[in-house]
Amino acid sequence: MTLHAPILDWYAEHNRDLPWRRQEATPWGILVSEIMLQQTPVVRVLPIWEEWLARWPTPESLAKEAPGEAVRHWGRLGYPRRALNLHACAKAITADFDGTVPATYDELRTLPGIGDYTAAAVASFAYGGRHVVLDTNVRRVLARAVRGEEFPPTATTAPERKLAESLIPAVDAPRWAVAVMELGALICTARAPRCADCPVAGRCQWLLTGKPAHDGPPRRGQTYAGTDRQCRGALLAVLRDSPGPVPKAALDAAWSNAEQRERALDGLLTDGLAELLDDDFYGLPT
DNA sequence: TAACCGTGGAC
DNA sequence: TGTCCAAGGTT
Repeated sequence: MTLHAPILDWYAEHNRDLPWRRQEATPWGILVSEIMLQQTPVVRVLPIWEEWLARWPTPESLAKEAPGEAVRHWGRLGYPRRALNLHACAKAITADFDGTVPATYDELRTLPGIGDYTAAAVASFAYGGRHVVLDTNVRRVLARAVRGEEFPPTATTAPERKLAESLIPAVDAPRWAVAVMELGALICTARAPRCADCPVAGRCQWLLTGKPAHDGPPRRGQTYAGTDRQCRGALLAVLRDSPGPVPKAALDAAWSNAEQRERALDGLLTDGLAELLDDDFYGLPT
C-alpha cells in the first residue's frame, strides 16, 4: 500500500531541472524561489528568479536597496507585497541572523510573508530538515490517492496534517516532499489529471472508485476584471514602469473610475507599495 | 473564517 | 470566452 517507492522512482526520472533545486542553490536562492512561487506558476517565476539572484545574490545585497527597487524588479509576477516581504526578509536576516537565512522552522516563521508552508519548505529544501510540507499539490495528491476525493478541503485540516506527517519517511524527508509536490504539479493536476502516467494509479483511491466528482461546496472563483485588485495593479504598473516619481495625473489616466482609483491608491499607500512625495507626485517606496 | 491580495495561461 | 487555477500569507 506504500506510495513511497513508486513516487520516488517516478521523481528520479521525471523531475524538472529547476535552478533552485540544483546543488549550488543557496538557502537565500531557495527562500526567494519559495516566496516567488506562492500562487505563481514555475514558468513565470523562472526568469524573474534568475534576474533577482544575479542582482541580489545575498540577503545583505538586497537589504541595502530601497524597498521600491524590489517592487520594481518584481515586474508582473503578481501579489507585489511579496516583493516588500522579501526585502523585509533580507533586512531581518541581515540584522538578526548575521546575514544567514535561518535554518529552523520557528525562526523562519518570524520572517514577514513566511507562513507554515514556506517555513517548512525552506527548512526542508535548504537545510534538509524533516517537516510536513503541505502545499496545494501535496494536499491534492493525498486527497485523491488516500482519501479518494477529487479535491482537499478548502482549508487545511488536522487530519490532513496528521496523514502527511505519517507519510514522512525516516530518511531523506525533503526528497519525499519535493517528489509529491512534483507529482501534483505534473501528473495529479487540478484540472485534467494525467492518471495514465501516474506511478500510483494502481493504488489511488480516487481513481479506483471511478474518479467521483467533488461534492463539497462550489470552489469559489473570483472574477478579476473591474476589481480593486486589477485597479491596484494598473496603478502600480505606472509607478513601476516609470524611472522616477509620477504626477497624480499619470495615475488618474490609468483608471477611469475615480472612486475606485482613490480607494486603490489609498490601499497601495497603506500597504507601503507606494509613497506620496512632494508636489502631488507618487513613487515606489524609498 | 472568509475575504483580500495580481497576473496570465490553459481549456 | 469566461472560468479556473498556480510551491500561500495575512487579517
